[in-house]
Amino acid sequence: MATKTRRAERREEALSKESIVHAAIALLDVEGEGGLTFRGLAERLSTGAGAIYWHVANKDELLVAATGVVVSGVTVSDGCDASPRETIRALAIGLFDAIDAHPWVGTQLAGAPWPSAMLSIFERIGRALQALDVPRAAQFSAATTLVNYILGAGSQNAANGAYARVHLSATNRHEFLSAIASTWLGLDADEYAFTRTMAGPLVDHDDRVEFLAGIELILAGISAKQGPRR
Amino acid sequence: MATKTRRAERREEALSKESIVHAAIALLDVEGEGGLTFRGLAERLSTGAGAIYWHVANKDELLVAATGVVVSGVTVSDGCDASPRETIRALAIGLFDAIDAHPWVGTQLAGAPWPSAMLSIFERIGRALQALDVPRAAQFSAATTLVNYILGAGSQNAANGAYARVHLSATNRHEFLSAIASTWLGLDADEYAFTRTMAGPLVDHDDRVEFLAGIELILAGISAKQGPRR
DNA sequence: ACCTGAACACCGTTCAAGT
DNA sequence: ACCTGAACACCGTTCAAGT
Repeated sequence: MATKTRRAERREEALSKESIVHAAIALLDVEGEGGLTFRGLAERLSTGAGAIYWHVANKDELLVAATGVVVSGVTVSDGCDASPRETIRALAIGLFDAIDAHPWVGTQLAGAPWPSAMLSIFERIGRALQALDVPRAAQFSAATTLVNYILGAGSQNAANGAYARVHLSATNRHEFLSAIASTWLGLDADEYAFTRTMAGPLVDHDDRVEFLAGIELILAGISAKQGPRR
Repeated sequence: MATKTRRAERREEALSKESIVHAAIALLDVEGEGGLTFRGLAERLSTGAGAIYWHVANKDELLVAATGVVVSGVTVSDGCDASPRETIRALAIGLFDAIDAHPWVGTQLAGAPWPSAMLSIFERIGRALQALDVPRAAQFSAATTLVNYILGAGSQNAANGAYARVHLSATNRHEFLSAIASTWLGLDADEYAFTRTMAGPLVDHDDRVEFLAGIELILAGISAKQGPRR
């Protein structure tokens, strides 16, 4: 049994940017967006708050680096024989799941310029589009539309999940969606005729399926713009 | 000439949630995301920081209310004889411009459940989809995809703009994009073959045009899924 | 009912002093 | 070179006390 003294014991491994970033990720995952503090991080690393600043310029750099690590994790899975469409779907759902598992990544990716790891995903999507014979002039639009949708839908989904976990005593997802659906059904029948019909689909929908349906819509649009045949 | 004493002078109009929210919007617009503080708000309103809490529960409620006001402003413009596609385009670009003008709205909309004002936009988009004869079963996907894309692309654009304004001595947009394009061109030629070809389009692109191209892609996908004729 | 402003428990960041 | 921890200038929020 490892004995722990009240005073911070010596670290075994030296402090490094890498170890700090990993501790930051753990803290963000456990405590949520606002859980990352230099004092909390220092305690976790058994050091003083100021020590972190020797390895990291400031909190923003820490957040960018942490986001980069998570996004890099998405990039690895790669089937060589996958079709271009399958590649895009895999990248999209990979990013979606990563953001769902680390909601703070969604906030970071949606609200700031891309960390360099996003470029790798952009590159893979672009190559898949080239393989689909998307004309040069349409590639930029197609690639940025896909990435913007992925990031937007991903953060939205993660934010809803985080909100449900924090603000709701209602434990499960179904209760959360039902609560929203109820408010929709309580809206004015004329003014919100459409929204009210969506209460049913809202309760029944599957987040990942719906997300992928959006990807499919964009892919269909990309093909449709290329003329009737191919 | 209005004489101003050093001490806070009496307010003419009573404090109210509405006046507080408007002051908050002004503060956010001028100072940016982090510029909203209760102390700053109190000074602007010539009152004590604690007074605000009589009208508003906390900072989050303030942010939600402020976002709601901006989003509500988008809802108003409405041409009765516009086609469904034109309606969707108008709503999309309206939201895009609102987020561009108030970048903190993008952060708020991307990172939290919708404020009630978003429902009004969702409703209008849904009605336009119904007018396009999108089948019932496809309406939920189509509407959420559009909204997620609008919010994602809007926040991304606004974040880039805010970043350029804050972090760059480079004053104009072109210098900002050129700087990014340079880093893209400096990437490994094999590993980032696609990204490098996008450096040109990146520098030349128009944000609003590109955003609308994405909307068009999604609309084309929605039509394509409905079978060949119509 | 509404406002005041000091007080509390935090933050990020800096920096003299240590090793 | 790297770490420590007190100190500084802030935060959001609360609350006794005023009007």
